[in-house]
Amino acid sequence: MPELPEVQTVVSGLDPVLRGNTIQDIHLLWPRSIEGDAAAVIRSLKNRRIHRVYRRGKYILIDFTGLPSYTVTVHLRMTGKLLFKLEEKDVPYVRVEFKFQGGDALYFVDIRKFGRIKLWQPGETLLPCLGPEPLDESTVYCVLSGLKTGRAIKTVLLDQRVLAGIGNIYADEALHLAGIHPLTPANTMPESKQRILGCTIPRILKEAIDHKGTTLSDYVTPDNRRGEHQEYLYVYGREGDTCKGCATPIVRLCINGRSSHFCPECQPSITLPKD
DNA sequence: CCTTAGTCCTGCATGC
DNA sequence: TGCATGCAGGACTAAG
Repeated sequence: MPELPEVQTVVSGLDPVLRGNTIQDIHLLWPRSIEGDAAAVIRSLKNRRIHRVYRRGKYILIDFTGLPSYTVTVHLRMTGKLLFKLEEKDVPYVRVEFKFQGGDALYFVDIRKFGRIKLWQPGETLLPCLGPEPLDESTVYCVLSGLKTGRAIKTVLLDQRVLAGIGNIYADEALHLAGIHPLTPANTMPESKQRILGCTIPRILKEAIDHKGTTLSDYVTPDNRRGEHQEYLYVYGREGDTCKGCATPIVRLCINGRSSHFCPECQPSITLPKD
């Protein structure tokens, strides 16, 4: 599942290659991958040149030159991929083909068809519901210290309105590094823990970016390479395996419909002070 | 305010 | 071997 580090890796690979390419045509093999009026998207983008590719949360953004200055967002959801070259196994799952002048192409491949591509009109506020980027310690600390909700901290970290880009893997990893139980009510976290989590979230995301993301099943970079961060996971997907810090078996718990992995020894549940 | 269930989808693991 | 079942999961929506 592509989260911020995976999307950042994809964007870093796409930007230098896509810049300056002009769309000749778009083929829709699964039109519902496009949000809204698919025909209008093709009409609007034909003969438009790509200005730059960048990231916001888990979204890939593609700015086009000229007026009106359209922006396209791509959310990969679970199994979405953007590829320069197709491998045989990907062919049945191509949903959208972007054909460029000169013969190059970009393929949107998505086994489960959950990914979405959306065209934004010039002047439209992009992705208005996203919270701030979680790569800066003071920003994250500021958000955490301002939390009034009693929802489980794990649930809050997955809420893209609070912080944009954290998903199940890095929420579990950050909470483990911070020594925080995933069910801890957000508004009961002591200030010291807010500070520690404020550091561990940017740290784990940056480390994962350095490792080009985590490949558990589908995620690959645009040139079809796997990430490496799966070698460095502390808790995610390691249920029953031993904690790297204390050898206690990692526990898996369902929180708000999402699986959560943690070490019961390193991440003790907070017992409220009695009387 | 909050949580839960349903929706979208398919591959894969499990059970008989 | 084959068939049925169910699970996973990000974001959104509806219901309780």
